[in-house]
Amino acid sequence: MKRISIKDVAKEAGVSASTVSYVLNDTPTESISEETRKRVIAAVQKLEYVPNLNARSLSSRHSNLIGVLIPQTEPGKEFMFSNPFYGELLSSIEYTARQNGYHLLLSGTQEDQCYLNIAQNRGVDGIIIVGTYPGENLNALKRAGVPIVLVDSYVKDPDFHTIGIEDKEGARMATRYLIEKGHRRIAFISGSIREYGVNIKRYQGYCDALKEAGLAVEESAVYSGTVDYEYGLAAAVLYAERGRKQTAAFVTADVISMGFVKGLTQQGIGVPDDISIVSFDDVYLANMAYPSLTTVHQDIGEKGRKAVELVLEAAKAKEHQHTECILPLHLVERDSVREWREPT
Amino acid sequence: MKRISIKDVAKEAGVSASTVSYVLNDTPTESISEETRKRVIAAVQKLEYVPNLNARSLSSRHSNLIGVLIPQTEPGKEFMFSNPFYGELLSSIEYTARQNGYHLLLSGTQEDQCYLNIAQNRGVDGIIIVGTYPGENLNALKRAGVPIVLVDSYVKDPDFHTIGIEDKEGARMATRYLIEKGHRRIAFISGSIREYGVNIKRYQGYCDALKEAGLAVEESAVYSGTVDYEYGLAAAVLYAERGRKQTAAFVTADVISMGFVKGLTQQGIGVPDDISIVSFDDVYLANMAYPSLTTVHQDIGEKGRKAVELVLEAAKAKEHQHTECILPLHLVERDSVREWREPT
DNA sequence: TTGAAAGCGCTAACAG
DNA sequence: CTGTTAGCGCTTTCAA
Repeated sequence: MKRISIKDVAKEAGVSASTVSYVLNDTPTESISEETRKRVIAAVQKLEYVPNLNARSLSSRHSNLIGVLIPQTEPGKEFMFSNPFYGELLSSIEYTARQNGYHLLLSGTQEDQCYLNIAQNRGVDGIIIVGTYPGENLNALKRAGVPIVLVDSYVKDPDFHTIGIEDKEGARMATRYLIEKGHRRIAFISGSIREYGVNIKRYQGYCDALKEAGLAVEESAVYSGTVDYEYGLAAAVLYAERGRKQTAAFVTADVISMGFVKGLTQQGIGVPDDISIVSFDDVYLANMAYPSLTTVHQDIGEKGRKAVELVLEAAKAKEHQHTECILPLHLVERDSVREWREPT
Repeated sequence: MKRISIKDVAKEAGVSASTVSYVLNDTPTESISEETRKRVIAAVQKLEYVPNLNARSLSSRHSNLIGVLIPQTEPGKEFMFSNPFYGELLSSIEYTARQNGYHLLLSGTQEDQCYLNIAQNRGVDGIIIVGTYPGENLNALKRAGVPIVLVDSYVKDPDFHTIGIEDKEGARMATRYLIEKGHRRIAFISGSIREYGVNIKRYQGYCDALKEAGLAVEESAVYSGTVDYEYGLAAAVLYAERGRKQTAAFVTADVISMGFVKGLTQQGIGVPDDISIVSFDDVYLANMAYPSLTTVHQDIGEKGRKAVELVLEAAKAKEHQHTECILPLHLVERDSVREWREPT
């Protein structure tokens, strides 16, 4: 079964290959008579010709492909979507890309792994990287010479565009909400707290809110692990072991909250009766949970959409123009928090 | 910033481009002296050369790319991952592909949309399609001339490889379990029941189990909508409106179950006190739920892995050799079912 | 053991 | 308005 090429179409239509190319691409610099245009279209349909985008990108220097790199959250963990947040984000990215005539080249990445493959190699027109940290590999990417958008990363580098949320402010909001509800001892539960990552910002917001209220940050109230359900489970055990000191917790991801609530329940600790929880993300899980989670809502769909738009704009632009985009956050009240009055 | 090509490497190493190609690909038909090989490697490293896979695929006829098509479950719904099942499946596919040196070209698809783009266009080495139905577009894909693996589809066509699960048997198992627990009136709740889809098989399994137990299939016990949380919610309302006739339900997807339980709870109907539920899939949600879901477990990771393996094997094979793969299922008992004794 | 040359399918000047 | 020509970056006979 021979692949039919532009030449076959040209022959069929009795024109040259370039003419076919012109009508197919509506090349603005060339004008084609209605007559030949029709003949070409007819030939295309007759032969069911579909252009080879690979070849096209080779000569035209653009591929209508966007590379998406999603971090492998935990080494050795094969599932990139242990956090549903990624799934929702990817959905939005894919949808937006498709609407704009772009396809997605998807790759998970171990942190120590060379990103280059996906970039330089496939001639992508741009790259979206989710939650990454500075490093050799990241720098190597610059050489790909295509726009790069960092989602949820605090890597500061004018060569990269970024899109994120008000992590610190969101955390502050969440913590303050708990304080307003009368809580004085509030746990902080998150994935690893690392420079350039979102969790350190959220930790800062948490600290700020406590300080503003004249409360002390206690080391033993901070739980830091991995962003997954299992860690939530583990945190619940830890919480009990440490003597249930806090009456509330700010948890920095819904998926952790799910595990945390489950773990608490298994130990007979009630939410929100014994401990109140404010979560973060507002993935669909948050609403499905029992009790449903009071959580800091972020617009994941918008984040994905914006990421694609940034890539496309940057790809179009002549000059590199560094762009930063910060999306707002708001608190959604559900059932995981109750007023607290210190027992007298 | 000029992209460096194989020629630059050749010049640097003082050899020809073809020689560079030989050492890079370990071309078996050519033998290269240790001496030159070293020089080439050195040049590659010095220039940080990364081959352009696009160009390679153009001349070599293979791309190390696998196309993945995920159906847009509902028209107008932009999120391909409204069902976490897809996320888990994609995770596994991506991981397996990456381990084998393949990248993924990802695309959602409206049903009426032409699949061809992703296929012929980009020169993928194979295609994985999730949950599709027969149609023109599907047939058009054959012309791409690459192996195609259908996941969770009952399209029978020797040109396609398939991988699925024992849908009918799983449903039978689930329903029988409820019957064994004493239930006599059992609802069936699923997405659309359509020929060539999984739900019709599950419906058949449900019917079989009822018949075997001498129970009648009642039209009013069948709820069919869309595979998402919202429909679960809606089904709960419907269930109440129809007079709460059943004491148990077999729900064909965990994500629907989540909504169903939530909807029931909102109406003061308790699970499993008032109604027992057996679900399907065993995505991570199932265990997070409250109550945790008794559900038919399928090995989603294995499904994804197998899908990739099928593609790769078929791509390697000379002759087209139709393969079907059916994965086993088993029931996981959790907290959403209770014994039922007819009130006397 | 290596290199020259043709070509994968397409686009983009440049002529005509 | 259309065709010729020269690549894009790589692989792959075929000769040397």
